[in-house]
Amino acid sequence: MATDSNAHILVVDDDREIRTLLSRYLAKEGYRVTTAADGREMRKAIDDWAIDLVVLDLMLPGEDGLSLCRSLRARSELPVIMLTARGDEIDRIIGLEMGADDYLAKPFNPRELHARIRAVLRRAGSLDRGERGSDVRFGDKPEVLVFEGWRLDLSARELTSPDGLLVPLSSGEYDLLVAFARHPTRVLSREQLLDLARGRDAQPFDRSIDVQVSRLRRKIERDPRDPRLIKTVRGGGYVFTPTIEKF
Amino acid sequence: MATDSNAHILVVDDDREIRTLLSRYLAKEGYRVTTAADGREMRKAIDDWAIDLVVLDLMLPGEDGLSLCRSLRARSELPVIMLTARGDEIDRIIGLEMGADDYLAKPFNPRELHARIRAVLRRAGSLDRGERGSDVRFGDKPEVLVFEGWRLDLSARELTSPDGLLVPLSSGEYDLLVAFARHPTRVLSREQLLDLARGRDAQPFDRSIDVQVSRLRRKIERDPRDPRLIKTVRGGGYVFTPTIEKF
DNA sequence: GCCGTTTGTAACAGGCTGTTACACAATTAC
DNA sequence: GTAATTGTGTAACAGCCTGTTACAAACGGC
Repeated sequence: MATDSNAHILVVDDDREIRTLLSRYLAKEGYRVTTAADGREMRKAIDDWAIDLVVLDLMLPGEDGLSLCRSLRARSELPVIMLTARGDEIDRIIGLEMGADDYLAKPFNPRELHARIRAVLRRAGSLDRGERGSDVRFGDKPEVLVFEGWRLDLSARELTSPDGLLVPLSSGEYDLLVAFARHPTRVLSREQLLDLARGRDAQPFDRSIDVQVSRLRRKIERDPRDPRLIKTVRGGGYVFTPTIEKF
Repeated sequence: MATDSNAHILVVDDDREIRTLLSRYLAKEGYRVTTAADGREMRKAIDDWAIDLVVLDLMLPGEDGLSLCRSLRARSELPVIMLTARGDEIDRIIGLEMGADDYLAKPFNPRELHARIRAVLRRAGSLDRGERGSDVRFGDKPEVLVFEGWRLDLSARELTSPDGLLVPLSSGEYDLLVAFARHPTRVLSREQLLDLARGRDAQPFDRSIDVQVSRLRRKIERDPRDPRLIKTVRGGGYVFTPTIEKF
């Protein structure tokens, strides 16, 4: 489990000033932070990164925070802390009924937010790598991903080869493969892969993804020296080339 | 992923003074900059270059900024920052609802613009070579380009010859071929090719495109000494001569 | 606590890319 | 027409990037 201070927080607020303020403060506290200005960006960020917790403004242009929160909740366990401009008790109740894990009225002390983030993360607690970075939060994504004859069972954390043989994967190999299979035909940087599969930031000269890719290829590529499923993009990262047939 | 300061910004404003002002400032900050005075020029620039972000004036002669922004958004993920003469809250909301990523009221401090560009680029984040330089931003992006019997699979990053053989391409050769195949029957300058395929500016006496073209020809031309697919235009650049049948 | 497994780091080998240099082709000047 | 000039093709090299292996540390089951 990622430590609290290592968690990846998504701040969703239309006010740029608040975004940068929170971003700086939370980064200083050791969190990884991504920001979004509206629902569309929020979904993209959740799609692209392994978000652990969302700080969501109640008032947003377009889709408002409450309906975003509800749509998040309908499909995932992703913790949400709501922000609102007024301290109305009504808003608070609505916010919590919409499934938010906690609630904070503006203006607030950043330390207060930090305290609530810690509390919510501790409560959410049981997050594991298999659920982190999950696309399943949006839409009815399946429990099994099928590609090129392979079957990746997300419930059982099992990979079955086209021959029907169970291929044993280490936990890290599995997480990496899930990260790939959830973002097919897209160049993923080593940084993104680290975040999606490990939930951590890259260190200088970090080669761990390269090595893990190599180990994964050994198990899933017909010819690891001429990989077809996971291709290298020099200077860019890696691409998972198959398209996913979902079941 | 291109670093922020390496990104290619398109400034769309009918006021020539503002164009040159912004152009100079952003160039000084390390961005590649192209300008356009109206919607037509904007589309041409997006067509010709690998634009990473558009700074778009709300008020334009002919098609106005809002509808341009909407039409951009309908077909692509290209980030947009809107400029407007007045700081009306109404404009702001409309701008963001039209899909702009951020909004700035004139008169503004160039540093403020720079800050927002950085923020938007960071958020857009997942830019990669496969998506950059896409001609297909206007229209549906096909997954496979077919020409003269060749098959260029954009998902698998694979090239198949008319004989059905898989032709191994290096990452750089692939990127260059994609740049060509997305701009067929059109003379592309070395500078444009560098931008489309590598996402960088040319340095004085830069011959890297020539060398890469030579390497690519060796793999795809029947007779590399008498190239038919990629022809040289003396003093102009290169043309990819086949027409593309999209699937 | 012991032992097998998994993961990160270091080291090396090989491939890819940009640069340079030179040969040759196209164009221009005379 | 010839010579000078400019532009292009490609070989060779150096540096960087990536794949793989080996090893040590960390982890987990018993």
